[in-house]
Amino acid sequence: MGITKTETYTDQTLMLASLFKALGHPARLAILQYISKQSSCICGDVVSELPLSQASISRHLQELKTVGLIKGEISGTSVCYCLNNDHIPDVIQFLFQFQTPNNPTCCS
Amino acid sequence: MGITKTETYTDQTLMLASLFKALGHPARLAILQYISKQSSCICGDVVSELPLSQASISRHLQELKTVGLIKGEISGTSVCYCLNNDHIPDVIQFLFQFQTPNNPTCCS
DNA sequence: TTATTTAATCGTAATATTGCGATATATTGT
DNA sequence: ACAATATATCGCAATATTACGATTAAATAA
Repeated sequence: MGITKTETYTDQTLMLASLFKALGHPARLAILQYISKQSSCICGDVVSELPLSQASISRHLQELKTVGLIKGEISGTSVCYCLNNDHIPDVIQFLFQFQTPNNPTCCS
Repeated sequence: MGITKTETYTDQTLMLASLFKALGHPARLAILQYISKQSSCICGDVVSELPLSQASISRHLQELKTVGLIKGEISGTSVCYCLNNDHIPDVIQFLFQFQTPNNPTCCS
């Protein structure tokens, strides 16, 4: 990513940016949608759903877990991953500020 | 970014992922917030707001413009950039599907 | 114990992102 | 025409991301 001066942004901005970044890959969006459809899932399920290797899926799942978009716990030989929507309201709330009507006098 | 198999995802997924990706950097979030506060702005304003070079700000502005989060047009010696909220509702709508209550029987 | 199954991690190659200085381009002012 | 101003783009270096095969780790089954 090059050098990002993280110290110059607020914690909220950094938090939101990391959430958006995690959402900024089609595979992770597809994974999230699949998990939310199932209400629970294991890693292998996702591997058979997407044309990615097990290693790649696992990495994407870890990334989603790191930013708190999913939760996961070991369950026998497999792992149960499921949605964590604790942060979703914050993201939606943040986007509301951009939902004001377009200014007609600007960049028409 | 490495190799992303874009052909395996729906257009909607790719579109949303690119929007999220553009939102996934603190500088671009800060720029968007600044622009939305002003209702209009010029590039120079942002340069003095953020600790980034003019070249870097310009690149971030271009990225936001490419995905359609801002609009811009030449206006004299400067450039007027302003918010384009055409895609914001789509993003919010997409996030709604993840806002279901956490499943208490899963990954407690 | 030993084999099987499942997911995480390592190592590596290819590609993308970020940031900056320098330069180019384009408009305004003199 | 020429200087001043403002933004975009180029070229480069540093770093991050993505993906995969191979391996490791951990639990279950035989």
